[in-house]
Amino acid sequence: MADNDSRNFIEAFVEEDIAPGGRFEGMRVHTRFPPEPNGYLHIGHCKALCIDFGTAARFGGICNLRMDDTNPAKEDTEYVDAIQEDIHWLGFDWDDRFFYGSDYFEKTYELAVGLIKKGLAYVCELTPEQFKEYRGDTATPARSPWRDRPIEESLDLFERMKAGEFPEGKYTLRAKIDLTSGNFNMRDPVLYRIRYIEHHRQGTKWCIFPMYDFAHPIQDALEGITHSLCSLEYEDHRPLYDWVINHVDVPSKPRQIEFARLGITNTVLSKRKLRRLVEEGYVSGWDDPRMPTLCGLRRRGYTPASIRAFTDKIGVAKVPSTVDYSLLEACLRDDLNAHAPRRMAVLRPVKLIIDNYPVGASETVEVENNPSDPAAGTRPVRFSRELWVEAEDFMEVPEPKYKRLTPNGPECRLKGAYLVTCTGCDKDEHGNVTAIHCTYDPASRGGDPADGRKVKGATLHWVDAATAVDTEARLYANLFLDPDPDSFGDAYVEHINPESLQTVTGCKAEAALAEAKPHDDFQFLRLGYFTVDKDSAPGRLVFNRSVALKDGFKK
RNA sequence: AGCGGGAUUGUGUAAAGGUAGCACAGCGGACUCUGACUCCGUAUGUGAGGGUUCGAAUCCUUCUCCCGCUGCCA
Repeated sequence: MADNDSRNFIEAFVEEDIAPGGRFEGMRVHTRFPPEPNGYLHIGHCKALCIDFGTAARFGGICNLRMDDTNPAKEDTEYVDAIQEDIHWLGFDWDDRFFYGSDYFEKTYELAVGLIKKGLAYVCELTPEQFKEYRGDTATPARSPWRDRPIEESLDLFERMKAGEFPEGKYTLRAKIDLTSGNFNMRDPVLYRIRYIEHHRQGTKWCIFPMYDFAHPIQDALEGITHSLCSLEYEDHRPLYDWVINHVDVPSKPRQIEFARLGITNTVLSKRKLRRLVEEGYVSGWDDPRMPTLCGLRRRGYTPASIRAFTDKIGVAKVPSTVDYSLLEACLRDDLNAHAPRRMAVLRPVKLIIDNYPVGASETVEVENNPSDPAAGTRPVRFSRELWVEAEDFMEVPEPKYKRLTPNGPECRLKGAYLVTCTGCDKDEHGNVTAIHCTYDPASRGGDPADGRKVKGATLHWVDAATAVDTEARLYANLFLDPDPDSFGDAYVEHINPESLQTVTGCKAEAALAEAKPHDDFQFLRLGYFTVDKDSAPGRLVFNRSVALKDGFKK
C-alpha cells in the first residue's frame, strides 16, 4: 500500500492486523462481497463493492463473490446473473472464487449439531407470538422455557426438523447465550427456522434454513476470510458473529468491521422501495434510466470509471452520511469530458439563414470528435445556407454579457465552419422568432478568421437543415423521488414525478445520429451528459455545452 | 430509558499533541473553436463547558445532540 495515501479506518485496522504481532500476521488479506440475490445492485452497493474488492487489492489480497442466499423466500436466480454482470461491468473480478451461501448448508447443519452437543444450542418450541412475548424488553430479561431441554432431545428434534416432520414455525434452533443481555441479538437468538419453500438452488432438499447471524460467520470462516466488511447496522451483531466463530469448529476467525452505508441526496437507495417501483409498474424495470441501480445508471450513460471515481471520493467512515448528488455528476463529467466523442445536435431548433451564402450550395467541413483527444480524429459534417441552431443561442434583446447571436452583436463561430454575424430575425404574428438571419465571412472557413482578428462571440453548435434528422431525445431525470426520504411512507409513490421522464421532440441532429438504434441513442446523447433536475421542466440539460435551460441564460 | 455507534465549513472526507487541508457545491474573475474543460481568487468548520499542556480537532472530564438495535429478514 502506498505510504503517501491516507488510509481510511478500515485500512488502518487491516494494516494493524497483518503487521507483526497482529491478528492475521503474515496472512493474505481476504475479503468478500456477499449480496443477497433478491434485487439488483444499486449505487449504494458500489460503495461496499469498492471497499470489499478495493481493500483486498490494496493489500495484495483477494476478494470472493458470495451469494448470500440463506432465505429461500426472497431470492431468485434472475438476480444472481444480473449481479455478476453488473460487478463485471463495474470492473471487478473474483476469478474462480464465486460461491453460494447455500453451498454450505450441509456443513452449517453439522456445526449446528456440534453446538447442540456442546450444550450451546437447543430446540425451542415457542410459537412466534410467544417468542415475541417472551423476548422481554430493556428492563426485563427474556424467558426461554426450553433452553434446558436435554441435549439428546434437542439432537433428536433438530434431526426431525431437518427430516420435515414438523410444520413451519413449530420449532426453532436457538443458541444458548444470555437472556439478560442488553443486546437483544444475544438473548438466545434463533439459528435455524423451518421453511417449506423451494430454494432457488437447493430445490426442496432443505426445509430448515440457517439465519444470517449463524450462516454468515461460518461462511466467512470456511472461505478463509480475514476481514468481513459490512455496514453499520451489523455492529450490534458483531458479538454474536464472534460468539459463533468462537464456539463452532471452524478453521479461522475472521474479523468483522463495519462502515457507514452510502446515502445520496434526493435518491432512494432502499432495495425494498426500488423493488416496489419495479413491481408496481412505476418504472419500466430495474434498468429504467431513472433508477439508481447500476444497470439504470449504465443506460443513463454513466461509465464504470465515473462510478469508481465516485466511490473513491466519498471515503469510508462510520458516520452515517449523505453525499451530494452533484459529486456523482462531477465524476461523470470528468470521465466523459476526457473520453466521450462529441456530436452536434440541436434540441430546441430555430432556423439560421446565412443570407450571403449561395443558395443551393453546400460543402463539407471537418469537425473534431474530441477536442481533448486529437487521436479521436474528425468527422465530415455537411454545411449549407440554412442551419438549425439552438433557440437559446439567439436573443433579440441581449442580456448583459450575452455573447451569442444578437442583432449587430458579436461575431460568433459556427463550430468547425465559419464566423457569422447576426443581422436580425423573422417573427410570426405572435412575435415568436421563426428564423435568424446572419452573414458569414467566406474567408473564415474552418472557424478561424483570415486576418487573425479576435472572435468576441461564442462558438455555437449547429446542424445542416437539409440533411439533419428529427430524432427523439429522451431526457431522463437522475432524480425522480421526493427529495426528503423521511417523507417516504406508504404514500411514497405519490412523490414520483411522472414529468421527470421527458421527451423532447423536434430535436435535430447530425445525420449520423439517424443511424443510431434506440438503445444507442443513449450512447450518442452521452456525448454531452444530459441530466434533468427533479422538478425540472425541462430541467437542466448538459448537451454539447453546459447551459441551464431551466434558467435560460444563466449569468 | 437498556445495548451499540457517532459528532471537523452547505455536503463528504483528511489532519495518530505542533500552520485545520482536499473534493463537490457556492461566489468573483481570467481563458477557451462546447458559457464545457482549465486556471486564479474568495466566504463558510473542530457540538458545548471545564481540565492537562509551551501548544488540543486530537488526551482527561462533564454535558448536549444524532444514528442503529426488541424478524423464525439480510
